[in-house]
This record gives sequence, structure tokens and C-alpha cells, in this order.
Amino acid sequence: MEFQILDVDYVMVNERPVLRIFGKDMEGKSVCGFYEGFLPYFYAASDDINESLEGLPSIHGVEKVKRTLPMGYQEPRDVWKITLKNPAKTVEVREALKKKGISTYEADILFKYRWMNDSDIGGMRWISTKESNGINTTSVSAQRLVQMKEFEIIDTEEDAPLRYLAFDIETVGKNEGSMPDSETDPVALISLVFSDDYRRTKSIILSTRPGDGIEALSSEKDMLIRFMEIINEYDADVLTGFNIVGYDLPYILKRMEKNNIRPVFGRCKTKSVRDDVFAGRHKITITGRIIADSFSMIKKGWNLKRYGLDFVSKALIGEEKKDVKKSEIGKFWRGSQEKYQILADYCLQDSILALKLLTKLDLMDKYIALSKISGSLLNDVLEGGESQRIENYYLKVFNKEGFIIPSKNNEQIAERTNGNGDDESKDLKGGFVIEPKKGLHSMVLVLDFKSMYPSLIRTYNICPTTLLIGNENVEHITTPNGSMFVKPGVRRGVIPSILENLMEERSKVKKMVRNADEKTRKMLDLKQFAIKTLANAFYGYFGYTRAKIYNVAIASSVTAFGRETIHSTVKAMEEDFGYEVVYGDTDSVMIKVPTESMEEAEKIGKDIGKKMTERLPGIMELEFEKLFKRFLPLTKKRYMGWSMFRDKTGEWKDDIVMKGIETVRRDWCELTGETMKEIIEIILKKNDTKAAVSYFKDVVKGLLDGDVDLEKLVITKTLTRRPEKYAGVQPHVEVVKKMEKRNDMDLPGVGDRIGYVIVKGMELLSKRAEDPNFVRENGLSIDSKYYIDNQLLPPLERIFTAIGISRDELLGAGKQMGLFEVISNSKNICAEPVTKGKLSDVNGFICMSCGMKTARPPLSGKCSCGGSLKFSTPEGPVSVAVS
DNA sequence: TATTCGCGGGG
DNA sequence: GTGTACGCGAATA
Repeated sequence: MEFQILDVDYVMVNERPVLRIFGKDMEGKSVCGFYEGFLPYFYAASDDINESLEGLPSIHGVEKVKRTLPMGYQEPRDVWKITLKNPAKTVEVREALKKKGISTYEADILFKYRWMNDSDIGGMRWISTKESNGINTTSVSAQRLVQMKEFEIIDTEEDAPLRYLAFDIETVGKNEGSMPDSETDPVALISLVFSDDYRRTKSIILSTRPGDGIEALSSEKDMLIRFMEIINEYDADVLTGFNIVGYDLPYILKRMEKNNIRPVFGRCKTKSVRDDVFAGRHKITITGRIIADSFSMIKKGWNLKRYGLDFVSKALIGEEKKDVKKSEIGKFWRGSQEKYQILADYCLQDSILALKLLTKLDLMDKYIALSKISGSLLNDVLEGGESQRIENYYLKVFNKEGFIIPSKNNEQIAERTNGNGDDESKDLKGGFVIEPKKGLHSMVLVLDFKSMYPSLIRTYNICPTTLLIGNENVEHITTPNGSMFVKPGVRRGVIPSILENLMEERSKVKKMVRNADEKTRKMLDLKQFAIKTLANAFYGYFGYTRAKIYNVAIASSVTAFGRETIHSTVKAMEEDFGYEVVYGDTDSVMIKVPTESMEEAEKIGKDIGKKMTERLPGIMELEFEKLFKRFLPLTKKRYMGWSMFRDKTGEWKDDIVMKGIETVRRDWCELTGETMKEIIEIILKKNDTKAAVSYFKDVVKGLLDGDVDLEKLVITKTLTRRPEKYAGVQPHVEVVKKMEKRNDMDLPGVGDRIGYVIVKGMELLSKRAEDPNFVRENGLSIDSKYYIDNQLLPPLERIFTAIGISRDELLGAGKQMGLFEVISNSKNICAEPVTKGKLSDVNGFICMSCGMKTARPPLSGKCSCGGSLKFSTPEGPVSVAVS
């Protein structure tokens, strides 16, 4: 039989560990495989061990073996391999040895991962094993049980069909206006939605209050028991919902505890579902099932203004959500039958939306691909934690090559994190950022280094196992920051060889993408993305303070080589190739090319990439990435560009690219983002400074005249506590206070989002916040000055400054000079007879070398790039004479 | 210019 | 479970 691995754990049977592999077969049946005979082990470095182990529990055997320690280039040495009977005793043995000053290795590898790594098994991979009869257990709920004596890994990219269950709860607080407390307030409603029909139904609503389409239970306790029963009977593979890890599951588990119910709804009938709270975060463990929270996946994958279910559904899958005000759930729960039905419907809707988000956006695919590539179980990949993924991955490779890795040292980590001791992490310098050349540039090529950091690691053989610690007399290279690594001839680093394999695998996959059908292409694309993600994470790992192998020498060697590489590239671009570098960051350079043709620019880009690559060391490769038809840097790390690139069919496509410039921020009103987007578009695509300024002025005029749609001026914030409980003065809180004083209908409560606008007046800003409805009904005027100064100007001034427009010009402060006056007032410039157009057609100045347009010429009479200026008219540039 | 504070999602 | 470890903008020193 064959099945795909969803989860792994172990149980002790007759004082011996039995591994349990939970999975699914191709027909969609749940499977549990049992594997016996594998024992936990770890290593210790010490002259003698037997004496130290005396009196310690669970020791099965001790063996002297040869292994290589990974920190610094060194020869294999004798270490003790200590095998235990019970994985759970490892901590006790490890700590006892540590107390005696004995270092341990790999004494913190989870038993399931120890087995998986030794057996070459990873999450979401397939296993093939012989069918077996007579499994003697009632402790596992799965459709097929199998005793795995021998097994093998099947190499396939296929996925078994998974069964999803989405759920959502409604809870009601005893005291109005505060969040329900799981200590005291019961669960009111639970909705469950199934991807596959469950007893010929798509969904179920549970409650203690009867209603249409509601399965009524006599108590909260019965309802919670029924909830478990449904999950177990339906046998869900994936549990989903919106913020279930942060809210619903912890709440349900607490209520089960209060009702004396053991929470057993995993695929193990004896292990309870656990909720461990760490650093204010919940970690839920449900044996054999996957927890996939739509909320956290969307938060990680999308940059949105807000992440509430209503907003997210609307933005990502176009589903409008009928909303019940959070603060009024109590009213609906206790209200008329009609009101109650609305609440039940609302509860159901939330489950439906959470499931739809998962399926319509294919949220699982990325994580499944990452699980397959990294070897970590799907649940662990979903939870995040890149370093865990990396450690798990390299452990396997290190072990195969005879290396063992140290156990995590919490004391050292604590020292690193709170910066005591010699905090080396401060010495870790990042990539080099080139000071951007001011102004709007045309025809800018972006060249970047293909996987720069992984390539540097490979090129210079950078690895903990090749780092020279003493002054050893072996062939080595010295990095720009003074570290030394042995040459590959002496020893090939493990990390470089891992990266070589990953990068080769990736280019193989990328080649396959080209002639694959739609479905395979999608899968392969996810695979190559997962490989890239994994490969790119290695560099950061060594500079991460909590890493088991934390080494600043390694991390800074990589960035030092990176800076050296970019420096030499810039120099080559300017001195040898003769192009102007306008910007660059870490692994990219942007250069200006003297052509208007995209084809020609592309040709130049590819050519430079090739020529530069030839003179770069090792496998370093500079490649043409894309063309910015227009490029406007604001500052380091902040720029925008109108990008041109070819799609898969070779057609030119365009796109506006923004780095470090936000148009969505939760404290900005809609008008801000909208105006920014429009102005950026005008500047980049039309290259028309005047039009951008006039667009801005129109928006300002609209504000002054009160012509802007009120909706676009609304700023929203959540009321997190009762208004009187706020210490400072905050606009949204002041609005609620006013509404309470006025006795408005639909008073907002704690947890509701408050939308407000700022109106004219003499008081403090926060006091001038008002409810938009009130503003509309009473014809109040909005404070246009506030919107101009606080909403529009801060982001837009930066953009206008970059194209040479000052704040005064934008706001039309003082007397606006006409172009004619500018010209006649300027000492350096006089106009030649205009032949092509009338002077009144002149709409600014244009630089003949960089193409930048300005409303007024700088006093020097030259563009900031040094190029000469001409009048810009609809007919084209007209000469300006400089006297 | 650096450091602490508060909040998001959920009812 | 042989564990784990938010992130960012605003307010404040």
C-alpha cells in the first residue's frame, strides 16, 4: 500500500517507542502506519562516559564512534553515541551530562524527526509498504492500519485528496461591551462546513438555542462533545477557519476543560489536543490532522490594509460579508428568533468564507511544496519558523557526511539576544546600497546577481566545516573581513554542496516548466519557488541569534564578499563599459542606456550581463533582469519604476514597481493611496511633471471646495476598550464619546471599527474627529488643511521633491511665477526664438541627457545630471540658450 | 536618534 | 514534547 505522510508521532508500547505515521492514500482513505524497533540516540564528547552515565535512566547502550564536529575545519574524532530506551528521558540524561561539563550533540532532535531524517522520510512524501493484518490497537482512528516492517520512499509529486473542515464559533460576553472570557462565558454557536459531504450534508450549525437549520443541544457540554464527534466521524485531514489558532481553538479547549471534557479529536484516541501558550502565542497540537488557519496564511502572503475576514474576503475573492457588529452579538443571541437566525447565519458564513479562501486562493499549495522540499511536516511548515526548516534539512546532510551538530545552547542564545557579553551580531554588516542619482531617469537597465548569497557561499566554499579557527597550515582563502575558509580541494563545505544540489535541482525544474501542461506547470513552479526559498534562507540562518550554528564570521563573510562584488561591478560598469550607474542595492545595479528602443536596451543588458559574468569569480553570474522605462529614486531603499519585461510568451508587459513606498497604510484614508497611485502613474508613464502637479492641485482644490466624497476621507481604528478606559486622547475614542453624549442610534461597542473624519474647528485635532454620518446629516465642513498636511503631503512631498518640485510650488504659496517670468528673471537663461511652437505652449523644461522634466530650470541652467535643458512643448523640445 | 509601548485577528 | 520564541508604527525618552 502507498500513502502520503501528513503527520508523525510516537507512543510508548511495552516500554518501547512505536512511531506512528499518519497519512492518506490516493483514494482518500486515512492511513496509520506503525514502525517499531527504532531507538532514540544522541552524542556526547568526553574522554570517558560510563562513569558519567551511572545512575541515569533509560540508557540502552553506549558506543564509541568517529564523527566530525562542524564548527571549524577539523578532523573526525571519537565521540560517544548514547542510545536510550525512551525518547522522553533524553532531556534528563542530556542535562545531567551538561552539569558534568560534557557537551552533547543532537540531544534536542525531536524523536519523530530523528527517525524521519535517518530514514530519508519527509513531510508530504509518499511511502510504500506491505499490507499487514491483525493490528492490535484501538488507540488510532484511521481507515487503514498497517504494520511497517520494511518500507520505501516513492518519488512522486502527486497529492492525495484531502478532506477539509472549516469551523467558527460565536461567543457572548456576560457584561456588555467587552470580549467574552473563556473562563466564564460559554460557546453560543459552532458552525462546521465540509469540503466533502458529511452524512449528505455540507454544513452543520450547533447551538444550545433551537432554530431553523440548527442542531440544538441541551447544554454547552453536549455541544462540545458533539463538535468532537463530528470531527472524528468526518475524519478531517485539515482543520481550518479564520484565526482558529489565535481564538476559536484556545476558546473551545478552555471550555472543554471547564466542562470536564477531555479534548480528543485528533487521530489518536488517547492523546488530548493540546494548547501551549508561548510568548503570547498559541500552539495547538492535534495528532494526525493539519491545522491550516486561513488568517495566518493570508497575513503572511498578502500585504493588505486590514486583515479582518470581511475586508480579506472582499479584497481577495470578491465576497461581500453580511456583517453583524461585534459588540451586538449579545443582543442577537438573546434577541428575537429572527435576530437569532441572523446570528446563526453569520456564524455559518464565517466558516464558509474561511474555507473558500483556502480553496479559491490555493493557500495550501505553497506550504505543501515547502514541506516536500524541506522535509519538515506540513504542520511545522504552516506554523512558520524558517530556521527550524533549515536545521532539519541540513541535519540530514551533515549526518550523511559524518558530521554531528551541537545541541542548542540556551545560555548562549540568551546572551546573544539581550546583547550582553560580546555581542557580535552588531558587527554583522549587510549589503551595500549605492547612493541613488537624483531625478527621473529614462531607460534604466536592472542587472542583478543570480542568487547572490547562495552563489557566494558556493564560490568561496563558505561553511562552518571549512572555517579555519586556528592558524592551520592548509590551503585557504581569506575573506574581505579577515576570516579564512579552506579551499574545496582540502574539504568541500557541506553547505556549499547543499546549495549546489538545490540550485541544480531548481534549474532542472525551471527547464521542465517550459514544456509542461497547465497543471504540472503550476506544481513545478511552486516547487522551484520552494527550492529558491530554502536556498536563500541559509545565509540568514548563520546570522540568526537563535540558530544552533550561529556564526557571525560566516554571515559577515558572505555580505563582505557581496559588497566587494557589487563595488567591482559598479566600477566595471562605469569605467570599462561606460555606463552611468544610477542606483544599486546588495545584489543589483541599475544603469542608464542611451537608447529609446526596448529591444536594443534588452540586447545591451544581456550583453553586459554576459561580459561581466565572464570576469566574475566562481559561479557568480550577473544577468539582465528587466528594463525601467522610467525610474525615480527617492532615497536609498525607496524608489519607483515603470518596468518593462517579457512574459512567458515573449510579449512585452509593463508594470509599476514600488520599493519602500507604501500606498496602503492602515492610518491613511482612501484618498491618500488613490492620489499617490495616480500621481505616480502620471510621473512614470506620461513623464509629465506639470500634469502631476496639476492633478495634485485638483485634489487639493476638491478638498478646499468640499467636493471630495466623504467616504474617501474616512480613517478607521478599532475601539479596544471602553472609551473612559483610554489614557490619552485618541480621535476614534473621542468620536464614540460624542456619539454616546448625543445618544446616537447604533452606538459602537468594544471591538467595533470606528470610522471618522476630521472636521474644522479650534479644538485639539483628536477632539475634531467626527462620525461621517453625523457630518453628512449636519453639513459640517471637513478640515481640508488636516487632510492636505497630514494625509496628502507627507507621502507626496517626498515624491515631488524627487522630481524637483518644492512644497511651495505644490501649494502655490506666494505668487506663482509664469514660465515667461521665470525665463526673464533668470540670469543664466534666455530663450531662443521659438520656432516649432508658441511660448505659451511651453510646459516646462526637459533635460536632453536624462530626459527629466522640471517646471522651472535650476539656477545653474543645467539639469542636476549635468545635461543641457530645452523647452518642453507639445511639439517636442525647443532650444534654450545659456548665456 | 534610539528605545519602549500598544495592537492586530477573534466575540 | 529530545520543543517553541511576532512585527511594525507611534509615542516617548
